[in-house]
Amino acid sequence: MPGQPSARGRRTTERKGDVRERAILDTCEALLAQKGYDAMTVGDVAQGAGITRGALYFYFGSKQEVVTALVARTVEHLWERSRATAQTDEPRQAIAAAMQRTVELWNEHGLVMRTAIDLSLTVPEIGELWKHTADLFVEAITRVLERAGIQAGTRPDQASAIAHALCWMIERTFYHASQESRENLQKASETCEHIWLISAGLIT
Amino acid sequence: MPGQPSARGRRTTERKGDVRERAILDTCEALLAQKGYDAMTVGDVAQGAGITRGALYFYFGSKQEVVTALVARTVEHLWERSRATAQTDEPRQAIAAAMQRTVELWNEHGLVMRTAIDLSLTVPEIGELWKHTADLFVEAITRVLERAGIQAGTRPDQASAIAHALCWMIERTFYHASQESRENLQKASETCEHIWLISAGLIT
DNA sequence: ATAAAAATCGACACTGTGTAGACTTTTCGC
DNA sequence: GCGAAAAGTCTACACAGTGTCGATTTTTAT
Repeated sequence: MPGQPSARGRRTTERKGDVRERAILDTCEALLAQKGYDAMTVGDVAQGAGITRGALYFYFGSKQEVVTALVARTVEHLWERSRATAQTDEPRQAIAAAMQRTVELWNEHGLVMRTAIDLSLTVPEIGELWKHTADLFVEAITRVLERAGIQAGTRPDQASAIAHALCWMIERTFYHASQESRENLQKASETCEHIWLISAGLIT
Repeated sequence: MPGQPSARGRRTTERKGDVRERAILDTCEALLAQKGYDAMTVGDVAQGAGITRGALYFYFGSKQEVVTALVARTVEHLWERSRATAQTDEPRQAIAAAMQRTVELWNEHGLVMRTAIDLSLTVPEIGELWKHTADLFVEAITRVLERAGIQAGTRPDQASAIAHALCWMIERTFYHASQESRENLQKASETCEHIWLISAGLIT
């Protein structure tokens, strides 16, 4: 059982197993879109990846582990992206940029993000992963609010508390909108941006 | 199979089955709290209700049907409650009252409400139930916003769109807070109220 | 070329679901 | 209070999917 997904990453020549592992994750993602988590069986994933169930269990210990790995792969991508984003000083610009980036994220990875949210409760590992991701967002929102003049602190009218609520608002709104259409996602984004701006005191 | 949960409600004498049905739902609720949906088995529920699996299937066709009935029972309660609530004219009061009621709702029924949200995706019946509940909330919020002077309409800065986002904000914030403690729930409520007030233009 | 490591397979044991038919208890009109 | 119909209950079974094991084949590196 390969412990870390990319533990073999530094190798020059790629092992056969690395290819398979990727194939498994890719198949899992496709099936998740097709039939959803519950209906998707380990046999399905194995078949899609061109191996038998028995062989799949060489790579992952369980169905949950497969999905956890998939979430980890996606979430890693999100972290990279958010690290790479330039920090703007002007709050209005920062908010617009953040929302734009979030739309792109959900357009690209909406399915896996929704799955992560759904399974956060039942798969502790995924819960951790998503919690960490949410924390990054909350921190970023908090910083912007503070820079916009909202007092720092955790009381209901202070930056940290407001940032939390805004983060959940964005998560849930995008969760639903991304299930429908890109248009809805864009519209939802504008609404969230508007509420964020108002909460920051940047518009009346 | 008893079609509607309360179809036998007008009877004077209560059938044995009515008692059992309630026992099943009560046990289900207790087990949901103890072990969660996935870990909870039909056998567990039957045992808790003092019957065998076979007998339980006389009442409900599946595990999902049991939980759906439980959600229906709870949600019916919510609807009653929201119908019974007096409508205030003054927006500030209306908002405070609504948030207070919501806190009570989540304190009393948080577990089932969280379950409903979690299963909305996988159990279409529950999805419908919850969607309808959310719609009631969105409508109520929309009315308050409009009365506070926010322009009616579905554009990002108009009442309906804002109400949607606020509804999701409240749902998600309460979902998380109700898992932790009553104190957190109360605090979360105050934060949401603050954002609602700001969005309504009632405070700066 | 070869031995160790990596990968694969098929068979098995187990758990939980839902169904079927026989059996028992309750209800209610008389 | 009697007896048939309705309501409720049970045990046994068939079936799906999960995860494990040991034997076997393929790949990799020397």
